[in-house]
Amino acid sequence: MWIHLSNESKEPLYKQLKVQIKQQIIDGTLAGDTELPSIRALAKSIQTSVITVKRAYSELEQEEFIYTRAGRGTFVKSTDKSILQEKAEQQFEEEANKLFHLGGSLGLTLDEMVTIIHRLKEENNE
Amino acid sequence: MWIHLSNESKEPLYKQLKVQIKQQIIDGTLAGDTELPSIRALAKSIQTSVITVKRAYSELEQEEFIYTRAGRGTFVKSTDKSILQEKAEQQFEEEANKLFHLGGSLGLTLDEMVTIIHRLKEENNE
Amino acid sequence: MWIHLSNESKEPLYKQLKVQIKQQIIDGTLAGDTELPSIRALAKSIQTSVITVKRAYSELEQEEFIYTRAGRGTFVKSTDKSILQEKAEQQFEEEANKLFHLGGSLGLTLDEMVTIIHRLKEENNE
Amino acid sequence: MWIHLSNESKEPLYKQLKVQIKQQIIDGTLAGDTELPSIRALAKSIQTSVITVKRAYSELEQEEFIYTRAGRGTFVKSTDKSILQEKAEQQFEEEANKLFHLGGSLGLTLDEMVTIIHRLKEENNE
DNA sequence: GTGGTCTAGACCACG
DNA sequence: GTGGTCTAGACCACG
Repeated sequence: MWIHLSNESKEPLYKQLKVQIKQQIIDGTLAGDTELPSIRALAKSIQTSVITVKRAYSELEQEEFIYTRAGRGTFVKSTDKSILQEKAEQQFEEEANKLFHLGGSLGLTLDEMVTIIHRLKEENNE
Repeated sequence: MWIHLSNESKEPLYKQLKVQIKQQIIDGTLAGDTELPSIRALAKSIQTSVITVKRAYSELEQEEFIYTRAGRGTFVKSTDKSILQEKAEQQFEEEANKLFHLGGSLGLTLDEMVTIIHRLKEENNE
Repeated sequence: MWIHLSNESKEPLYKQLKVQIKQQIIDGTLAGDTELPSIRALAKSIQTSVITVKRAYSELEQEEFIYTRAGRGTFVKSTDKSILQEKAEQQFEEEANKLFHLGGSLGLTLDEMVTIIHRLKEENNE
Repeated sequence: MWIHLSNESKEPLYKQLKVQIKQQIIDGTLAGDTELPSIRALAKSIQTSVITVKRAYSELEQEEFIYTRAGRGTFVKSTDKSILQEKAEQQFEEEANKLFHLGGSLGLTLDEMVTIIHRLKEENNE
């Protein structure tokens, strides 16, 4: 499992860790029932504390991406592709809504925002 | 000047304040060279701490929306509409690009993202 | 606020704390918008660590009993009596279902279980 | 002897094992003086650790459901049906009393609790 | 002052 | 070995 944490990012370490694992589950790199590294092994390999890893794992468990069993380990929950897609879209929607709010507070109209988004899409598409 | 801070919002108070002043400058409610209330007066009137107002003002000054003259007060910088619009768009673009990155890391295609955005636009439009 | 933690209980401290606060919200002792003690003050008064209190508060926030705002404090969420009642019933149901499972694995029939429960009810009623 | 341990269950493996053996004794599948598999044989057949089986056996022995004879093996204790029934009821009662306490702390009345229990019984009955 | 996060080290139950 | 919990102390942003 590839994890890269940045100490310079404003994001807390546990959140960076959480996002990276989540993404690997969503894109299929981590398949259902795969055993994740133990919290201690992972903490050591990314040079952070046990509690930080534990927190990332706990939140992922609560969002039903993984499950942990005391004394046994931590595993990727096997989930339908369609459910993963739905979760991805939900998360995206939340952030997109924040963007609309930001645009509004900046005095942009919805049309202006969508125009900008289309332009960015084209640029990203190249 | 109308300001309303919500204690229930997750946004820090200083940011709520900053956004509200910024928006009033952008939409023309606060015209160029208008004098803003003193830090102490504003803090008192919106029942918050001096530090909170100070921070909002100093970030607005740094972003060149306002300027302060020691001993005289704080004023709205007179700026071309077009420059304000440009600033707004720049800030929006930055955040929109982050959103595209998030979507990508979630495994969504650009088309899926734009589709979701259009749907949200319609919902916000109602 | 009255809190009593037992070191002898098998229940983790953070859970004991959580349950006791939750109960006081449900029974109305802690009304909506009441400010809870700061995590540090509470940690000190019950002689536990900041992180333990934080964890209890976080889980209560996630279950929407309270809300915390960085730099401002932690507050009881104002909630309809009826919603509190509903939450109480849900929690009770979960545990009651576990009891039925236990009874089943012990070879008791549903009727036997309900009979026992009625007898206990009478005893508790006296 | 049929045993099925689930790695996905939150119950510790030793407890799952214990409950399943106990139930088979209570329902008569395992009659008095039946010899149970050796610890090692059972551990191998259900693919778990020796320690897990050992712990289940020793707790069952302590609760007087089975007995071990060094060098000879482990056997089901022959017990009156009525005594088994009584044990089952006692254990159930203990847990039911905890449930009443929980309900009380959640502000539910005894009548409300019994009403919920009846509803759950009907649902489980279907 | 407030909450948010993190570390380093500890002890426990379970396997 | 595994996860679960806890402590004591630290530094940060926010007010």
